[in-house]
Amino acid sequence: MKSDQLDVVLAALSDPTRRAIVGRLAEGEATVLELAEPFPVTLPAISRHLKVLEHAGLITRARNGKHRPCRLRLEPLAEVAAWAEHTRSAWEHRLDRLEAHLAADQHETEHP
Amino acid sequence: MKSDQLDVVLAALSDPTRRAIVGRLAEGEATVLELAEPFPVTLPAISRHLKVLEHAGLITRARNGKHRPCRLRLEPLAEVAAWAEHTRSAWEHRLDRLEAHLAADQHETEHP
DNA sequence: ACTTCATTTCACATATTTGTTAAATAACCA
DNA sequence: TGGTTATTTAACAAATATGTGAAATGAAGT
Repeated sequence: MKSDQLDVVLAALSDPTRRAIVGRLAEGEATVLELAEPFPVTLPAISRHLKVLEHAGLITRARNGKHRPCRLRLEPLAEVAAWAEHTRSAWEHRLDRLEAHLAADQHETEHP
Repeated sequence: MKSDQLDVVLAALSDPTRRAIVGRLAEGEATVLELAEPFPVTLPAISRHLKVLEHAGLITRARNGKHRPCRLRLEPLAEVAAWAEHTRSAWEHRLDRLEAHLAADQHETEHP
């Protein structure tokens, strides 16, 4: 039930409704009805969004009587942050080295 | 040409081919043919992937004769990292506070 | 001008996503 | 048992995404 592949996580987070749900869950657990309340969509739609988030490993769900409270998981968010930051800084360092090299001997720029 | 909305950026990064292209571009500029080489898809497919990345603000493209070298942009990656890390740490702090509260007076757990 | 190389656009097929309404579960309450 | 509340599943429609092969564009080389 926790695939946790970056593909699936990023796809899950690319939907604004789901990202808002994740934002809401960062403030604490919530039930399906509570999560659905701010959005102009029907409950089945929310239910499917939650299933997508669960499949991505971004949430877990408990059962507490009729309620099924959702809880955020940290790991996939950490992986997203790590991947983006790693890629970003790799390129940043490349740019720094390039700049240093250009400073050493003069060149013309190609990207305006 | 640079929408830079988190939606669009995350959707762009959710495709494994595109994420691999971004990874490749973190090592330096490359042309369309160079980017296409590792993948078992046709050039039109790569061309469309690049258009998606450009539309997300993740790359820029120069024209250098027949070549159209692609270059990575830092900003959207930084935004992704910042959003994920912000959300993650918000929930982490919530959990810490909850734990502290539970340590203060005893309770039973609800999530196994 | 003709050819070649790099890249894009077109037209199309298929698969996936997102939403809807109506019906089905599941647990609680009277 | 029957009724209400919370949530999910089923069946379907519309929009979007991804890939292909064939043709078009654009710049360079001869």
